[in-house]
Amino acid sequence: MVQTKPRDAHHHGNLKEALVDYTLNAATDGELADLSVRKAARDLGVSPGAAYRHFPDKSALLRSVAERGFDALAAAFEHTVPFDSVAMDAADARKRFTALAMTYVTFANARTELWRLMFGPFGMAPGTVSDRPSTYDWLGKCLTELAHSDVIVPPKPDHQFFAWSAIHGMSDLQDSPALGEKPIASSVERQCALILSALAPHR
Amino acid sequence: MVQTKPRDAHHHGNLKEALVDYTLNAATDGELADLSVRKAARDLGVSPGAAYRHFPDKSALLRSVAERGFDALAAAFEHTVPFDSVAMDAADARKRFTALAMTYVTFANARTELWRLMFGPFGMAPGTVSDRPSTYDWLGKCLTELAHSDVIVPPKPDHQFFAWSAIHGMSDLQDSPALGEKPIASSVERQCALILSALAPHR
DNA sequence: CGGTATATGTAACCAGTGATTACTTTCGGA
DNA sequence: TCCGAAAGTAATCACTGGTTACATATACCG
Repeated sequence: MVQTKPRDAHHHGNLKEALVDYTLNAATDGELADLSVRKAARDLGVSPGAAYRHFPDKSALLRSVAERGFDALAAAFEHTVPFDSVAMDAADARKRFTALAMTYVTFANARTELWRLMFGPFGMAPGTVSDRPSTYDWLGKCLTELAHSDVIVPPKPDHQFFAWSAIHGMSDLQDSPALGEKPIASSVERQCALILSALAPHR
Repeated sequence: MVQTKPRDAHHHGNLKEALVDYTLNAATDGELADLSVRKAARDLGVSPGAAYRHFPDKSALLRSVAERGFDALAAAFEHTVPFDSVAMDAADARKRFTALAMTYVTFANARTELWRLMFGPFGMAPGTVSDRPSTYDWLGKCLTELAHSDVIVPPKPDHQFFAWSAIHGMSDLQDSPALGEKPIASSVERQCALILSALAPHR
């Protein structure tokens, strides 16, 4: 039987995925504030209780979405600085580092609500460690390249944390009045230069 | 009947303040998640509607609390590095800068929920500009002192933003697995040294 | 004083929500 | 073919955000 097409007789197929997708879209569109499990279920043509079969909790759903957020961020990284590629020289290594930061900042700006979710009370769950390279890995890669070109000193954990903090901080504060009117994109390059100069070899 | 003492016949006196206080405490105790206007009103012995006479919105209440958060942060700054005091020498200026960062980090750690509120969707409202010095002012002061002692170059807006970003970033990421197990307090000093070395005069 | 406007609070109410429960349908394998 | 688990439904509960109509107290002003 199984007639190869389960179709959607009355059940949805894989609701779990659909719910996460729905919520992810809501977050991307800045409609996370008025998200409700019921509304999600309703819009997916399913009863409220059905959703609770897949997620014990509303926050469980949000957690799942936060994880997907990290996936999306990693995908963005991969697009700008493929993980398996290598820098050609010092200038290129700098460029790549800056591009990485720029991607980070842009992501935070374009998907603010998802961003807050990722680093909010639900994000960074110590539970699942993804197999895919994380932000930290990408950063480490860039720093290693830079060190290889002698732009910076061989990176230690402290340095890596420092670089991440600086990039994360400017992402989070990009809408602060302190930055004035000009868009942060125009500042990223200078900020990156400052970061690297902190790690530059003693001269 | 009215017996000359307004007391609390049936109305509370200054409910508005009481509500903000209540919420502030809830935030400090990490109970913000299950805060509700009704519960607040209930605990204050007042009808739900009464609260809505003072705040059009739940988010209006939260906004007020976020503002108070900045007050609290400023108070913490004032406690560690009084705004009118001056650094005695280079070493002192460094110490003060580090203390400032430490205060920031500690605040974020001890009052996480309030913290998130302050920098979340409600915080940093462009509306009211407080009269009291802001984080940015304090930072500027410290940097100016450091420049005066020739520890760093005379600070430009970019530099100030950089320093803030780095400090803010490590505050926000202090619970990240990337930092490992050790408490961030032990790292703050090194991180601050890195920040300053980025701004150090060319030698 | 006494009277009135206004700030403050109450009571009742509505729609919508998170979450649970008991019951039904569908699917896939023995 | 039958049966058990998976997936979904329907009904329900306590509670929430928010509004409205009404009551009460306060302060002001002649």
